Amino acid sequence: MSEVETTGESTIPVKSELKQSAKEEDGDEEERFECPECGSTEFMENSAKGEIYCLECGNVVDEDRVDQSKEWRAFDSSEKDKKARAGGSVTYTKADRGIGTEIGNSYEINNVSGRKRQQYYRMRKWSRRTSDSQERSLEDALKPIKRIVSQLNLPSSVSEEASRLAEKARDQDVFKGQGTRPTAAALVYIVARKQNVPRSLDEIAEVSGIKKRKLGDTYRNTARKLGIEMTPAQPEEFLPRYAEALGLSGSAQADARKIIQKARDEGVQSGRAPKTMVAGAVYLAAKLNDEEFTQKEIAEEIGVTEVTIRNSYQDMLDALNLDEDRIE
DNA sequence: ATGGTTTTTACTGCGTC
DNA sequence: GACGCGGTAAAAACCAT
Repeated sequence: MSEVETTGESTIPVKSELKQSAKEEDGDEEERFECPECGSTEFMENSAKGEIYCLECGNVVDEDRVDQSKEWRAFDSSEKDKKARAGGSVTYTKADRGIGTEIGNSYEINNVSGRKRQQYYRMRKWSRRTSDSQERSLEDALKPIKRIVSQLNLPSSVSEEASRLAEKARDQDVFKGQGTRPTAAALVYIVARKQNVPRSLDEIAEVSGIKKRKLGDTYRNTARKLGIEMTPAQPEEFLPRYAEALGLSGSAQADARKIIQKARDEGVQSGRAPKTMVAGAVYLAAKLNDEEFTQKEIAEEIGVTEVTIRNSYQDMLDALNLDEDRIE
């Protein structure tokens, strides 16, 4: 796409200048905040809610960040260079990235006649055949992506990235053989995880209407074909969302996080569903903070059974070398 | 398909409010 | 007596192979 100027501003960075300024930003110790509560500099972003949490104490440091600046996220500085640009923003959530030209709308056609009119029809047909057929099939993937993202309250960055990947997937014939809709759902799953706002297979299966099994197969395939490496989902990533929904205090949430980390160090994680660890850790952390939650409440919110909580809770106690009697 | 592991289901008894 | 909690066994689901 071209570097066209569409803003009214007088200082538009041109390409070369832009690279430089991106570099400067990097050297600039960008965003080195400290948590006002505990001074920690480690944060976790919950972009679904537009909040930034302190990793130490769970304090919400910043909120309402959704859509504040750019529609893309830079995961590293090289990506920043690639994505930074002048000109109008493109969006991947439209098949033609929102920059296409339509040939011949009905107004134009109805206001010309004869030879000219015939010509318009031919042009329109040609345009449809060449670009639109591919774009229409892409659109079949983009619509479900948007729907799922919105139903699961995911940030629009997920929609953007999933849409971008959908285009790549189309070019590599990933849709063929596994179906467009399942692949679309799989892309959302993949991107949500990549952006640290994971949703479980169950959740995506539910809103997409794709069977969990199929979704699982599809996402693994899709990730492999697109060369995306999936690191296992970490329990911590699910924590803020559930803690919030339950009304767990910030300090209990921070404890839960520490419990999870400690448990991982002790090797409790392997083979377990991330949810399971969250459930056990939240239950224990709530107890430690004298916040009474029943197993049932936590179980229902997180989507595990009470038995699972009990087992996981035991695992957490073991990992921490805590005696049950010493609690409360 | 299979087999090993985790999670759920179903059922139990115990204590408390 | 309903509720919360804890345990157990067997069934079901999950996942790598």
